[in-house]
Amino acid sequence: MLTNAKLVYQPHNHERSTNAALNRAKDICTEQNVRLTTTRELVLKLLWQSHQPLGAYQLQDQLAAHLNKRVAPPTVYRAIEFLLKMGLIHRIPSLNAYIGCPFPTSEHSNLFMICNQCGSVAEVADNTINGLLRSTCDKVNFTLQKQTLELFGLCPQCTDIAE
Amino acid sequence: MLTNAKLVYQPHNHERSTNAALNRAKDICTEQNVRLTTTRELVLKLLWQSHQPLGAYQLQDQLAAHLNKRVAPPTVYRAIEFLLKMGLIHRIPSLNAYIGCPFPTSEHSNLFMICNQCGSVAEVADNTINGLLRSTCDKVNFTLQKQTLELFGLCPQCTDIAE
DNA sequence: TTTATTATTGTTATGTTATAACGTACTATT
DNA sequence: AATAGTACGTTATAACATAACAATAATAAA
Repeated sequence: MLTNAKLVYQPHNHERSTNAALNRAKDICTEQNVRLTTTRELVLKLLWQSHQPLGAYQLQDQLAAHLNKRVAPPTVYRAIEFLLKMGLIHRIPSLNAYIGCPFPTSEHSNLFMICNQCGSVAEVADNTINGLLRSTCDKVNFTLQKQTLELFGLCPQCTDIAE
Repeated sequence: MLTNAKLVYQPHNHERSTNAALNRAKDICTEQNVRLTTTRELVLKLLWQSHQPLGAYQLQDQLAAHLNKRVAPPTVYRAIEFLLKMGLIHRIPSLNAYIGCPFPTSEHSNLFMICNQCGSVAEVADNTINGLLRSTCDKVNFTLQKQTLELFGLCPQCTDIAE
């Protein structure tokens, strides 16, 4: 099981992991012959630095603060759109929020564990679950193209506190 | 595997199944000692009659048409909130839309197969998937409370046409 | 290097989804 | 009928998202 649970749930060198991820992002964009512009890179950084998903208008505020100028919604949504297409971030529909993808190169499972208490979100890539979903779809002749799986509950830390 | 795929994907007596479901809804509300008022019942009917999920403002229009009077958003959202709480309908986050629950009394899997082509949505209750999700959560000490699983792709009919 | 082309961003306005707040009306019980 | 609790009406607005068009920057072609 591939997961960023460790990253999310345990102390770690945040800046270093963000930088590493950023370099990978740059590589991916170079490879695909697309541009990781200042705005796009900044949005990506903001999302990776936050362990909680951020809404578009939170990003707008933070972006404006960093750039020292007014930023309009389309600017944010364009960056979001780009990053989503590149698989560098995810949208979490039930939160209307966005989160950095910890393993952008691997296949996306889009399985999220969302803590109702502290708001943290961990992404989990589990081949067993994905396989089962695929075979379930096959059984009823449904052609699976994309998926979003959202699990709500208490993260390990909040679980421990609650007990 | 419990599913309403047959209901959604194959011809059936729509009015009869809606009525049956409505009776069950009435029983559930009586049991819980809550009121299935005219507005609530109408919203529920509208959602069950539609094989596609409906947005709040679509419901607003249809509601206004049926009641022959202006209906404001809070009216719709209150009915939705009630029906969600009673487990009679589901919200599909990525569509900002609502759909009648075909098996309100059983445990909710909240697994939806959403057709990108025709917009139909089928709900599937699969214990294997649910079990696997639960054990995955246990593994990382995540306390699962709720879930929404959305699978996007082509329904059987649209799959056949595409081939 | 200049020009043409394309990609990106700025700006204004507006569309869509959802809720807050407060007052009124209905329902059931006493 | 008085009362308490629940549901509804109404207005306003918050929160999320996109359309349309102008301006600019980056890249490729001449």
